[in-house]
Amino acid sequence: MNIAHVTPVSGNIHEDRAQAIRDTLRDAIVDRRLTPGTKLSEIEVGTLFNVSRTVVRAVLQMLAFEGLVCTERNRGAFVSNPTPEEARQVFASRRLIEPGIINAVIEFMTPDAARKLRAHLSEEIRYQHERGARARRAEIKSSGDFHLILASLAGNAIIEKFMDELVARSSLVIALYGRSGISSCGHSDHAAILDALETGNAEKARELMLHHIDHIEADLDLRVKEGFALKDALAL
Amino acid sequence: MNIAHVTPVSGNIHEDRAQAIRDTLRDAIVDRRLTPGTKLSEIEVGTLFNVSRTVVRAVLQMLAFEGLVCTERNRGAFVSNPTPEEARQVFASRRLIEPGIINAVIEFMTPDAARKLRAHLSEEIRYQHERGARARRAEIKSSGDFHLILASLAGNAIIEKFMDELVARSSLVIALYGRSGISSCGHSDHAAILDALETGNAEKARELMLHHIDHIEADLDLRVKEGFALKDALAL
DNA sequence: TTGCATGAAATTGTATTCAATATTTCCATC
DNA sequence: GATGGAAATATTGAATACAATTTCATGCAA
Repeated sequence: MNIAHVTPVSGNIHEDRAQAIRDTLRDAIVDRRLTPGTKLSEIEVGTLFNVSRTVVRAVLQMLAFEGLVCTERNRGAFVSNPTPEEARQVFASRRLIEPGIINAVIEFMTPDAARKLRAHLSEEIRYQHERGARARRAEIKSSGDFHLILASLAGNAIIEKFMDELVARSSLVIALYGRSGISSCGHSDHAAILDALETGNAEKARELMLHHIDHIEADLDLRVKEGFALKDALAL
Repeated sequence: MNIAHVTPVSGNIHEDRAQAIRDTLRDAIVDRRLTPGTKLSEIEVGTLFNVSRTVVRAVLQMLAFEGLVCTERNRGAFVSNPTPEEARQVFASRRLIEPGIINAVIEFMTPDAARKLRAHLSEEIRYQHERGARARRAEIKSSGDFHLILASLAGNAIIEKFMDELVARSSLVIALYGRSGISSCGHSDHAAILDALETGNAEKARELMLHHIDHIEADLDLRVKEGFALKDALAL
C-alpha cells in the first residue's frame, strides 16, 4: 500500500522533527488513512518527510512502543494488525482504567472542567450531523478525544499517557473489526456520562462509562477468521 | 557519576543486543545502582557494551519512553529525577490500576496462580532475613515483583506493560524520597493480599492493596527541598 | 575577584556508508 | 506451464562520518 497520501508536516521551524513526524503518522493511523498491515518503509517515510532513515527509525520505534506499529526484525515496520485477543485486551484495559479516571475527575470537577467537556460534546454532535468521509473521520477522532479530555482532567500525566495509547489502539481495533462503520454511537453515551459527572454521581458515571465501553466493543466482530480464504476457495 | 559498575551483558549469542542492554540498564536503575540524575553518555554506554552510539540511542529512547530516563535535546540522557509531584502521580496511578488488577485476577484465581504467588512470597521473606546490601536490593526488587506477578496473572499484556513501568518508576521514587531505607515493609501486606485473593474476597483484597500502596507512599518524604543547602550553611 | 567574551573540546543530532538479511526475478528443469 | 534454486535487487541493522550545539576553560578587562 502506498502511504503517499499522508500529508507531510509543513511549517515546523526548529522543533523536533521526529516528534512532528510521529504525530503526523500517528494521526494518519488513528484516522485510518493508514490501514492496519501497511508497511512503513524507512526510505519511503524518509523521502516523504525529507529526513534520513535515522530519524525515521526513531519515529517508528516510538510508534512501536505505543503499540501502533509492529516491527519485525530484518523485515521492517507495519501498521499494527491487532488480533481479536489483543483487541479484547485493549477494551479490558479501558474498563479497568476509565472508572478510576471518573473517580479522580469527579473529585475536582470544576465548572471550568465541565465547560470544557460540554464544549467538546457540542463539537462531537456537530460532526455527527455533517456528511462526508472527512466529517466521519473527524467524528471518530472527536469521539476518542472525549475520553482523552476526561483523562487530562484527572491531573495525572502518567494516566493520561496510558489513555492516549489505549484510545489510539482502540481506533486501530475499530478500523479492523468494526462492523457498522457507524460505531461512533457514543455521543449520547458521552452526554449521559457528563451529566452524571456534573451531578457528582460517581457510581452512575462509572456505570455509564463501563456500559459505553461495552457498547463500543459489542459493535465489533471479533470472531477469528482462520484460513477462511482457503476454505472459501474449496467451497467453490 | 561513573556508570562503570554496571555489569555488561555477557553471553548473549545473537538476540537483540539493544533489548539486552536496555534490560541491564533498567535493572541497574531499578536496583538503585544508577542513582537519579546520573548522566548516561552515549559513548560511555556504547564503549561499556561494545556497541555503536546508534544502538545506545535506541536503548535510551526505550528507557525514556517508560519514564526511567529523561532526555534533553542536545544535552543527553539522564536517569530520571522525578519531582515530588511526579512521585505522587506514580502512586496515584497504582491506586487507580491495581484494584482493577485484583478484580481481574480473582476471577481466574487458579490453584496454580496461588502457588506461584506463595512461592514468590517465601522468596521475599527469605531475602528479608538475609543480611547485606545485596540481599537488601534483592528484597526490594522481589517486593516489586510481587505486583508484577499479580499483573501477569490478569492475562492482559497491556496492563502488564503499564505495571512494569509503574513498578520501575516506584523504585526510582523510593530511591529518591524513601526515608527509612527499610521501605520494603510490604511482605506482610503481600501475604494478607494473597490470603484475601485465595478466599475469593475481592473487596478485602482491593482494600488491602490500597492500604499497601498508601503505606509505601507514606514512607516517603515528599516535601519539596527548596534551596535547603544554602539555608543550612547560613544556619551554621 | 567578578563578569564576560572567545575558542577549544566534548557531546549530541543527523546523514551516509557498509554489512547482513530478506525479497524478487529470472532461468533451467521437470 | 509449474517448480526449484541461484543470482540480483531491495531493505533493514549497525557503524562511522560530518554538522550543530553545548560545555568548559582560558584570557582579558572592569
